[in-house]
Amino acid sequence: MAQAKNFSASTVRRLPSYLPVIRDLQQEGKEFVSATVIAEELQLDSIQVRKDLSMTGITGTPKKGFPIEDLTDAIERFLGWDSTSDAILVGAGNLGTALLGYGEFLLHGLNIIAAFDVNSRKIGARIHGIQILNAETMDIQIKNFAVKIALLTVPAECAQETADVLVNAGITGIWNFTGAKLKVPENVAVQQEDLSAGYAMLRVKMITAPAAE
Amino acid sequence: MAQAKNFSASTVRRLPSYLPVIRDLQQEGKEFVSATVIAEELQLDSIQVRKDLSMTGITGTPKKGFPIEDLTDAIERFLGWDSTSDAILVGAGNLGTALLGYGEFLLHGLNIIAAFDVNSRKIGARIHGIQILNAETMDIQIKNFAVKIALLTVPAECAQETADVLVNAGITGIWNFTGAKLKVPENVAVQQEDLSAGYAMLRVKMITAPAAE
DNA sequence: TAGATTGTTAATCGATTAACAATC
DNA sequence: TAGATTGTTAATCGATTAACAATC
Repeated sequence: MAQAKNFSASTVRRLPSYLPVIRDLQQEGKEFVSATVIAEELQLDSIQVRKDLSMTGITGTPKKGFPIEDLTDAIERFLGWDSTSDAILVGAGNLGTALLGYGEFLLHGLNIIAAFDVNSRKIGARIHGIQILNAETMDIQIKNFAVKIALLTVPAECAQETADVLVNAGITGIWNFTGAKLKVPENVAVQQEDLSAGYAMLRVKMITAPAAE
Repeated sequence: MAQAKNFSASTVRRLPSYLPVIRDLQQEGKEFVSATVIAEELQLDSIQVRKDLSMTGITGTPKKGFPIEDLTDAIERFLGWDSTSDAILVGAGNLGTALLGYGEFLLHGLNIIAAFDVNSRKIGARIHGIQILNAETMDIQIKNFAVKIALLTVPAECAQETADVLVNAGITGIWNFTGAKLKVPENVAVQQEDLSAGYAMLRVKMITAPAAE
């Protein structure tokens, strides 16, 4: 299998950004792409790109580069994006609603099959075509769907409580958009998506950026 | 000034997560907090927490820890969150709308004063109390407001084009929620917020996580 | 005083970058 | 062939972790 045990987080985070670049070149009719070209486009080091790509198990040909078809396949397989994965979303508030409408997910094989909320005015409705179900019966429904991935967009105060229900229902991957740090068993993967970290980076970059003349 | 030239990105990204923990303890009436306590709460190494905190210029007292009042001040000052910063948002689609409704921003001193869109049906309306203005006059309005920060939530195809307008209008910090890699002058800070990187991490963690029994 | 915790210097670890032979 | 690019090994760099004296 291509998926390495000793994966490097930085590599995994960079890999998805290569895909649109490669796809653009494919659209232009190219059959091969070199690490040099990808690196230039994304303002990265070409050695780094080559090393990242080698993680996926692909091999290139000197002078030509990597066969585009095989390369996209290899990246997607490495990331687990080659087959679709069902997911549910909990908390159909502002952010939850936005994520339900984020069509790009399907491109990555993520298929949100249902959303849950506690607000009785939302239950039964559809948001961006996805049905909102009662969060109280979440446990049973998740087991029925046999779904493994959950997007967590509830208020931070209920995050841990909700996560506990999810884990008990068989969820093994939680994409956590709340600010709360979750405590889960070690067989459950949690990916923290933290806006305040991003904002902190922006501000510090602005403070330290060279001033415009 | 506390803001170091040689800031470490990892430290900057971790610092915001300390704030809610510290605030919780403050609510409980505590006056001091130790790195050990913060580390335990966030499942981090206490040495790492101490080193991160020292970046802000705060000094603690052995045995007691850090004075909570001073510590929150120091972190917020370091991150530039002590004074409010005006910002505009471009692209009032799904994600843009969600961000307009994300009240947490105010806590970090980010104040979105207006949003821009090209959709004539949205122009003139208010979303979460924020007025939607015509994107065609964006240039002039940004200069009038003298605003420096922009949240970019337009479709990826128009990202570079929009960024060029923003930069010409005097924006020096772009929080980029599009998948596109932006090319900007070096005095402009760009913070890329990339959902596909987060999803990639989640999937790889799930693939490599120890199986449940 | 004894012990917890700070602040700092040194050691380890991992990721990025450099170097270079292999090859199409 | 000559030159661009791969794949890989070595060197550098930075971040995390360990160690420990200082101190309240």
